[in-house]
Amino acid sequence: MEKLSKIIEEKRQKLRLSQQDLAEMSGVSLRTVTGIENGEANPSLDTLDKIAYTLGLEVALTERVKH
Amino acid sequence: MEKLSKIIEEKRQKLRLSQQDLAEMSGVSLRTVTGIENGEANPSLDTLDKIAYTLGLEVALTERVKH
DNA sequence: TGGAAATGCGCAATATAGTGCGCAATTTAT
DNA sequence: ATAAATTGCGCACTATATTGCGCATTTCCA
Repeated sequence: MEKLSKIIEEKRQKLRLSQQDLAEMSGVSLRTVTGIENGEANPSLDTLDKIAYTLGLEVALTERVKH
Repeated sequence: MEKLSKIIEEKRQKLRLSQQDLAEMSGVSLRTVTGIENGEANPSLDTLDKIAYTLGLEVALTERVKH
């Protein structure tokens, strides 16, 4: 599984949004967005949901392949 | 997307684990596990990860289908 | 059906996520 | 080359997740 932070950053860039944009659109602070994208954060499901939703994604539980 | 809390509860039951078992195996408190399964919680990604992993699941960001 | 296991939840304490501010560093655009 | 935009991060404060404890309720079998 690819790191969530990287997925978020890539999707945001693909949509040509700045961290600022993403923060405002999803209703979380810029500080939190940068923290998450830099992997230096342990976001709540609620926060992750808001960001994911804004990016056209959603948080899901999927079957783990191995290990 | 089905509610994460329900997915967790169903998977736990399928594996014939008690909330107590799941709590111990994943390293989070029983109080937290019950809170999550009852949907009265907003777990951190870390906590969700621990539980998901124990159940053979993983937290993922997937494309949202609609809305 | 009775006793044990499992679940649900209130509460207070502790740990940690979320935030705004400020500024430096980096990237992008003109 | 320079200005403007974007990103990164330290800090202190506030909000909230996590926890243990205790007990009530429900579920499950023997």
